[in-house]
Amino acid sequence: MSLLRHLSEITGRAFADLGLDASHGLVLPSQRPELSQFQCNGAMAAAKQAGKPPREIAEAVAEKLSSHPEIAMAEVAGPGFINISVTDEALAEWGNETASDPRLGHERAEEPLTVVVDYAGPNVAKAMHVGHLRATIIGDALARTFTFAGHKVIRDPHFGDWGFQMGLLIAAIREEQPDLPYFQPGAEVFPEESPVTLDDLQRIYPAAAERARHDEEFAEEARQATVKLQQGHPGYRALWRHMKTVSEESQRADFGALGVEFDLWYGESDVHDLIEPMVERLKEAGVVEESDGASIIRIEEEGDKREWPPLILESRTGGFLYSTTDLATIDFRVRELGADLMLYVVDRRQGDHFTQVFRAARKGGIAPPEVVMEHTWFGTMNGPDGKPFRTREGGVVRLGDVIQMVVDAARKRIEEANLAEEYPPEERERIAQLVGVAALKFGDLINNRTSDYVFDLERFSSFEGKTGPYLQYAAVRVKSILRKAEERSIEPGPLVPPTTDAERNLIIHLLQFPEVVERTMELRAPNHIAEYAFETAGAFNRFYDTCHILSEEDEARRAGWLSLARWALSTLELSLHLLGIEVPDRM
RNA sequence: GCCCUCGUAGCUCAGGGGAUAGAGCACAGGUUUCCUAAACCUGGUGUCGCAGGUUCGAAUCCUGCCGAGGGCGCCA
Repeated sequence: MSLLRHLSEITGRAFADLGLDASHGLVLPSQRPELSQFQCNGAMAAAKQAGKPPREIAEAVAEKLSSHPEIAMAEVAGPGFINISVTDEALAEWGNETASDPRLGHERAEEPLTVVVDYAGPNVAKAMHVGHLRATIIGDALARTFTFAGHKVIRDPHFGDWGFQMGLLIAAIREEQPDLPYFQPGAEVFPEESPVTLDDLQRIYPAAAERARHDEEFAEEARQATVKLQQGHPGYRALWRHMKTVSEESQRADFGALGVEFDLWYGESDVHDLIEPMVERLKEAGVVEESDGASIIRIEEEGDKREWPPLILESRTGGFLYSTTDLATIDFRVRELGADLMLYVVDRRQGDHFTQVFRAARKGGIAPPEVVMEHTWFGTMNGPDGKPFRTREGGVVRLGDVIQMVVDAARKRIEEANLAEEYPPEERERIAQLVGVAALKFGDLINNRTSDYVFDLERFSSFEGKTGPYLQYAAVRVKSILRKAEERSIEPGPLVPPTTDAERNLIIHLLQFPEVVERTMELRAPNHIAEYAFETAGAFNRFYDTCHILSEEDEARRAGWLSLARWALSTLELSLHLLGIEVPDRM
């Protein structure tokens, strides 16, 4: 139970005593900290139901609250706001309970859901680029948060390894190197070495995609190659496996550098065997139609404000496109994984695609009504010019290069500040890595998911302002105090009732952690945790400035402050952990 | 053309139907016998794109308009 929930229950009971809905008792942090710590706005909303003036209701509620031992003050202000503050003793008690709780007051989900988070979306033939960055960072943060909350989370990068793009690559490689064994009729044994590198693929794929747009003959060859691959052509399969492998190696390296992990490493190809039976079921369900030689599912619904193109289940040439693969993936996730919730962390431009797939999945009975499918979309990462982030030459920026940039920037900052000079070189480098990645992730996650935002290396890697490095530094300072306390054999003890606003504000802030986690999950919005982490650091820094822990002479107070610092660190580190940001021991 | 998203301080961005719309940066000044000063404190700026509507109350919900970005049958 969090303090806010506790206060909401008390206030709700007061409303109920007046014959009003208890939900009006919702208590929130105050918007006017100079007036009170918390507030309840329910009286205004309840006024209509009660047929009484809001102030009258508020007065009655405040009166009941005032007699509660934990409430220091309950007053009515303005049209019917109820301003509430709790006693210093209650703050200390709640603090002690929460600080000693490994979950920091957050209650594990009562009914854990199986949540599939589909994010990152790497593709064969493409090193990951900045376009994958947001999906990876946001998806990872959401996966971490749902996991913390007690849900069963399955992280799936959903490797793009199966559609027409593979046919394009095969057709292009065949044309470039027709003598390769993969293209010889009847061949069944193939080399272990890949005939292509990732760089080859990155060169070949865009050219092939472009060519297919106006060269109908080539496009047809690629479509045929797609079908043959999907039907099991041994040479194509062997070549395809090589292309997958060289792509994955590069992508795993990028994920590793970002500290991002997955539970599954499935690709589109892994559901291929499910497609045929699924298509059969869909046909039996009567939702499939023929149109221009293709099999389609119409997905228009009553009340649509626009026309929707149908989902193409099977193309004219008999190949399966990514919509079909996505449908089969839903089928797999529902039946094999038991998914209750599927979050597709994919950029906004694919909105129409997901609408089609989700509607088709419902219509065809692949997704039962109780299963939630959601396109958790996000905006673009732009360069300083406000346009999508590009290299100076206008090309796509590789993700590995972005990581390199931020780590270099972090290293430079650390050197400039003559920081960590006496640390071993390996530790300095590790710190640079952690700081760089923190700069990158926090710079992204502090923004609302749906906004476009500007990637600004200077700003993100600064130690001042709302940045990852600032937060790491704040956490490191706490760690330093805790180390010193240990050296001096100063033991933490129970929190004492606060006597300064710096202490009160810090405690009140730390007690709000559970609500922030819940809000982040509800809204699928890690920026709430990011903002909270920043505020945590600020609240701690003010406390640090006001209350000198180690030099405090009152032993009980010193012990209590030490616990408060430890609690603040736990909260800050856990918040950052949920964002995928790690804090070094020192820096 | 149709549909979606966005428009908030000089810049980058928050903002859960509630009070006086916030933060960071930038700019100016201040704080150190003290646990990492990469910190903290103090200063001020807004037609919340425009116009209506719903509501006791709107940056937030609805409608229209203006502006920006994105998407619109066999690519992913």
